[in-house]
Amino acid sequence: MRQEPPPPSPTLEDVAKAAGVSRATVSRVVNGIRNVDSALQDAVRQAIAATGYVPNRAARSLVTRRAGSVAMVVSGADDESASFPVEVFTDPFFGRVVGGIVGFLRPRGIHPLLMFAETAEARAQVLTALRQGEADGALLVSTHAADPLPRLLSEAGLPAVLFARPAEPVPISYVDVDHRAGAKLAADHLVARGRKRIATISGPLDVPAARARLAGFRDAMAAHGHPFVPSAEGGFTSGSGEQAMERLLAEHPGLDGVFVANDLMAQGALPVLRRHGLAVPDDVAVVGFDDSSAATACRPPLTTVRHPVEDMAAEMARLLLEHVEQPEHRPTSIIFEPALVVRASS
Amino acid sequence: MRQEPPPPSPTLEDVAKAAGVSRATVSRVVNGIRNVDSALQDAVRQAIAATGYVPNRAARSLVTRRAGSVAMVVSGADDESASFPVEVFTDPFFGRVVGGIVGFLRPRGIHPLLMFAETAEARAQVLTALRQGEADGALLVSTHAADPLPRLLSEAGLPAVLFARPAEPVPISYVDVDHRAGAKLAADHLVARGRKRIATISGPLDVPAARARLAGFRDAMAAHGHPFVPSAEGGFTSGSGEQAMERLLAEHPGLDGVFVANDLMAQGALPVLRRHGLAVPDDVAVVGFDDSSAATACRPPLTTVRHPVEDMAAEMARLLLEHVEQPEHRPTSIIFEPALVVRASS
DNA sequence: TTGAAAGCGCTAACAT
DNA sequence: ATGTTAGCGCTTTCAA
Repeated sequence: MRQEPPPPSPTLEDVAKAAGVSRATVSRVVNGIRNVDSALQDAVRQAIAATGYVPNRAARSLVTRRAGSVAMVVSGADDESASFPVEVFTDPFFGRVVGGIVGFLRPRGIHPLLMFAETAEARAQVLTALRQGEADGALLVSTHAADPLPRLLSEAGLPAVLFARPAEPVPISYVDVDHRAGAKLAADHLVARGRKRIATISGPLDVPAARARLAGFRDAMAAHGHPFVPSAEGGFTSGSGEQAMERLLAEHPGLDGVFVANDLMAQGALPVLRRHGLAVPDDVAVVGFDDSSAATACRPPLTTVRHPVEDMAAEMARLLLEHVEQPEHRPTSIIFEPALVVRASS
Repeated sequence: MRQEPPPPSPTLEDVAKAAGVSRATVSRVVNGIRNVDSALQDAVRQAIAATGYVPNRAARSLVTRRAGSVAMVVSGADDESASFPVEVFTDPFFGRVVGGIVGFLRPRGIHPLLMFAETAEARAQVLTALRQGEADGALLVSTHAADPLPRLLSEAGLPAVLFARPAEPVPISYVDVDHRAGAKLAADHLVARGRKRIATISGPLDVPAARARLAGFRDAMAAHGHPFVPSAEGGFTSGSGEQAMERLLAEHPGLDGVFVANDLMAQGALPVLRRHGLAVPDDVAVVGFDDSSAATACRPPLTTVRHPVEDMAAEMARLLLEHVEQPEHRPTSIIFEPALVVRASS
């Protein structure tokens, strides 16, 4: 049993020879361009099957100037922890994003390249990969508001779409949820539950999403006849939610409902209520935001505002392909409607 | 403000001109080939910086016949559920795999392409992508033992490395954990805890890993003077663990320790013990296998056998690159030692 | 050590 | 409707 040299895979030329036509004709058939006699089409197809031809992507990319793949970048702000990927992947949120992206890309024969950009070095690598044409553009999911990558991508003129609006204004496309509408869902729900003394824990007010949630909540409460809503600012972390809840209770011990601007802070707030002898939801109803893993990990599980993550992710992919095809396309933002998920906390 | 036409990115030619050398010399510098006069090297480097040159990957791939990327394939056996990606990503196990792979690949400038292969159509798409040279090889993580993809990859002669040995023998490389050694850890631990009437719930015995865990457990128990260990066969699912536990208790109501061949089955077994009035770990000590998300989700949290997943995943990547560079390389298997993680269940 | 030149396999503009 | 041909940008012999 001798070792055969690996047979060179057939090229367009081989197929053309087998079908008795020119390379161009084979190329036309392969790429589904009409204006090819159907008899010839059949001949070409047979020759393709006979030779086992598959087009060479590198050669194709070289002339079309398209990689035919996109980067899926998970981006943080200088998170040095080596376990960055593990943590990211454990959150169902990211799984939903991937599901939405793959659902859109797969029927089009496009695969996402997975890249992490949590340090300056990693960000540089991402930019290099894109400039080299390894991918045609980037789908960016940031874990921190201060992520510098959106600006870098924008300045490099690379096609990109973000999940969520960037903290600083950057001329770049993004999808986002209607934070105001989500906050209104929470307000309407708390009022419908008969709560009278309602307060809120907001996110950090330098983050646009946090401001929008607070404004939306206040507006909706005003419409319900509550022009003044006590609030405490948190930092979107569990610990900050804990502290904010303490402050709120110190000033408004009689409150019976809280809208917490994200689930993580709500997770921090719940034990504080318990320590103060307040039962959830009997004494105080709690509503979170995001429907993250924290929402179901809480006791009781959180009523929360859920993003249509899969739809948003699919739209990111669609938008990115649009930008890739039309480099002059202007930055676009697309806003989605959230939904309320009612669980035991209210 | 007129719309500028996008400036064409500089090529080797441009750099060569700027540096006053030939394309070949620039190429040598870019690819770190010695035998280039250091004065010229400097000139070239300056020209590269001045022009902002980055090599075109498609052109490079065309001649080197290397994509410079690898596929990371998550593969099931005809799992039609649309939420396949979400479920996969929610398990910390997969996050650890990704972490290990990226940790190895990233310093080498290689990015993984994410692909899912849970249906026949998706598998065909994966094979096509690889044949087209979109990736140089595949890192395969199967969620089911009966996955047909390993054989397809092997028959297509495509470089690939599996996580875990395939159920049917296929000439293909893989990394795996020493299941026998893991089972021995469990046996030693239960005996050390003073348990006398120890039983086991095995996995499906057509799966090699399940057989190895059972055999390893029996051997270790025999060495401890327990030549006969009651066992019940499960199917690696929570439900099957429940049923197996019922059968075990029916025949051996006095047991005080159980080794369950994976965490999922242990998760099913725990409520059964509770229903029978048996406290864990006081009446019955339970040890699982895998250290999956189920292990920490259980009440009480499971003592379990943990795979060095990150190391295994990194080794997969290393092995794959070896196969890519040496197509004649023979299929290789590399076995890792597991570790016992002690939690409240024992 | 350096340069000249030949392709890698494909698409697309142009000619027929 | 089909064929001819000129590259895409790079690596790599082969000469010098």
